[in-house]
Amino acid sequence: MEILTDLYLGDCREQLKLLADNSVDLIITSPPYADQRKNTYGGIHPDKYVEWFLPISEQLLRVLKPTGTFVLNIKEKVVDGERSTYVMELIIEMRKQGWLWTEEFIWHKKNCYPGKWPNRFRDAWERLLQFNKNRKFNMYQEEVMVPMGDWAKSRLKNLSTTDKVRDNSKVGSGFGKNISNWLERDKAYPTNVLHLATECSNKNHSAAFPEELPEWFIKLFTRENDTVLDPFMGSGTTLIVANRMRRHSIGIDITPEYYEMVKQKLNPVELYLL
Amino acid sequence: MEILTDLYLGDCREQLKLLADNSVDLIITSPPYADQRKNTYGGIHPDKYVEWFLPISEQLLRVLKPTGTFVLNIKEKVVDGERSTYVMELIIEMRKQGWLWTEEFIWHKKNCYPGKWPNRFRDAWERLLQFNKNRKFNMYQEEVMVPMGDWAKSRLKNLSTTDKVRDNSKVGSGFGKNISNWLERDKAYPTNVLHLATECSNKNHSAAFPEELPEWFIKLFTRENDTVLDPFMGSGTTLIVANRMRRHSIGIDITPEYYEMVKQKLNPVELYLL
DNA sequence: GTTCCGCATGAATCGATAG
DNA sequence: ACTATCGATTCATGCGGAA
Repeated sequence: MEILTDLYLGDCREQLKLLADNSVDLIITSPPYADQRKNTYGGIHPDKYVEWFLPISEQLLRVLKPTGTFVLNIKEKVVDGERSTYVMELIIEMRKQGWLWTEEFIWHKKNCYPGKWPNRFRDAWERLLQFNKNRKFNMYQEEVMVPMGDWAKSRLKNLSTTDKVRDNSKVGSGFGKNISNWLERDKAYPTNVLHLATECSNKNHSAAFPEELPEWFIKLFTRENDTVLDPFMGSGTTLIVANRMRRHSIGIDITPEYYEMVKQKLNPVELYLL
Repeated sequence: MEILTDLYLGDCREQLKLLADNSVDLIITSPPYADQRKNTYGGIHPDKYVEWFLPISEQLLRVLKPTGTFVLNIKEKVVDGERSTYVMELIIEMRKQGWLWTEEFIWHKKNCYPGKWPNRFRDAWERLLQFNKNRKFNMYQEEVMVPMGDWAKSRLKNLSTTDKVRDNSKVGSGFGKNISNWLERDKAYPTNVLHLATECSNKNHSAAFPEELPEWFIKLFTRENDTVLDPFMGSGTTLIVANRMRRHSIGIDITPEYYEMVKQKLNPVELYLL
C-alpha cells in the first residue's frame, strides 16, 4: 500500500478547515512558543497565546478520530522573573472545548541551553501534553517497550564504573538503573519521563525536535497506514519520521521555505517506498 | 548557637496563625494530595482542593520573609481517566493572592511506583513548584553544584596554546578571566530537573519524601541559623534534615501520632547538638 | 578504522543601555 | 515608564579533522 503525504502551505487556522472530520489518528506538534520565532509566526504575546491557540485546537478536535491522540509539545517562558501561566490556562480552556487531558509526559532535555542567572537554573525540561477525545483510545504499549537486544547485552558486559557513577551525577538520567533492570527482564514498559537530547547540529534550521520524540509517540499511538498530522511542521521532522514508519502524514506550515524544504525531502522517500 | 525546633499539633489552618509575620526563610512541604491520606486530612475532593488550600497559602505568604521561598511538592491525580486540573488552578489563584510563581522543578522519581494500566504508563515525576514573595530572594547556587561531565575534564587538561593565544588577543574583554575560571572549575550548576529515588523504607508515612529532596532545597535557599517550615510535616523528614543542617525548624501536623513520633526523633538530635 | 580533540551551536534569561 | 535590542553567562552534543 502506498504511503501518502499531504502538504499544505498556509496558516493552519485556515488550512485545517480543509481536512475531513475524524480522519487523523495522531496529532503531534510543537507550536511556536510565546514570543518565539517572531520571523516566521509573528511572535504571539503570552497574554494572547490562549486566545490564539483555541481556534486551532478546536479544528484539531474536529479532525481527530475518536480513538486518536493529540500530543502537544510546549513550555512556558519566563516573563519578568516569573513563569507564565498561559499553558495552565490553555489546558483549562481546552477541556472546556471538549478535550480530555489524559496525561503530561516530561521531556527531559539532557543538553539544555547553557547560562547562569542569579535567581534560576537552566531549564532542562518541556511538557508533552496528551489530549484525547474519548477515554478509550488506541495505545500500543508493547511497541515502545525497551527491548533487550544485542546492543544492550554488549553494553551490559562493559558496564564499568563510569556508567554507575554517571547515574548518580547530575546527568544521571537513570540510565544505570535501567540497565540493571534489563538484566532481569527481556522488556520493560517506559514511564512518563522521556530522556532525549535536542539536535543542535542541524545548521539549516532550528529543529528543536529530535527524531526520537515523534518516533516514540508514533509507535505508541499509531499502527502502519494510520495518519499523522503536524499543523506546525516546520522542517518536517514529524512527517519524515512518520513516512519512514509507513504512516500517512499531513503537514501544514505557513512559511514557503519550510513547505518547499519538506516537499523536496519527502519526495525521494516516497519513490523509495514505491 | 542552639538550633531550635518548634512542633505544633493541630490543623495548620489554625496553627499557622500563631506564627509571626516574615519569620520563615524556607517553606517546603508536601501537602496531602487530593483524595489521598483520607485518614488524616479527610481526603480533600479534587473539586474542593483549591478552595481548601488557599487559606493555608495565604498564611504561608504572611509568615514567609520577603527574601524567602516556598517550595510546594504536588502532583495531580488521575480522576476518571484524566489528570485533574486543580494544580493548574491553584497556581493561577495563588498568583492572585500575591505569590510569584518563579519556577517549576521536576522531581524525576527514578524508582517510581510499579504497575501497568491499559491507557497510561507509570508516573515517574512530580512537580516542585517554587513560589516567592519578591523577585529578589536568597539563593545560594554554589551550595548545590554537581560534578561536571567527562567533557570538561578532557577539555581542561589540554588547555594550552590555542586558548591562551586567544586569551591574549582579546584584551580586557573578560575572556581571559573566563578561561581561568574554567581552569578551576570541576563543577557545574544543576538544572531544574532533579533525579532522586523515592524512599520505600519508611512505610509508616504515606508521603515518601527522600531526604535528598528537602536537603537540596535547604542548601539552595537557606544558610545556617535560618528557619525552615513544614506545615504538613508528616513523619518529619524535612525537620530532621533541617536540624541536621543546623537550621531552625517549625513543624505542624494534625495527627498526634506524627507529632509524637517527630518529637521523639528530634529530641536526641537536639541533645547531640548541645 | 579508531580514538581524541576542537569547535559551533542551541525554542534561555538577566541586566544594562538606548529609543 | 515602557519596549526593543545587545552583551554576558554557560554546558551537553555531534561533527569533522587530526593523531
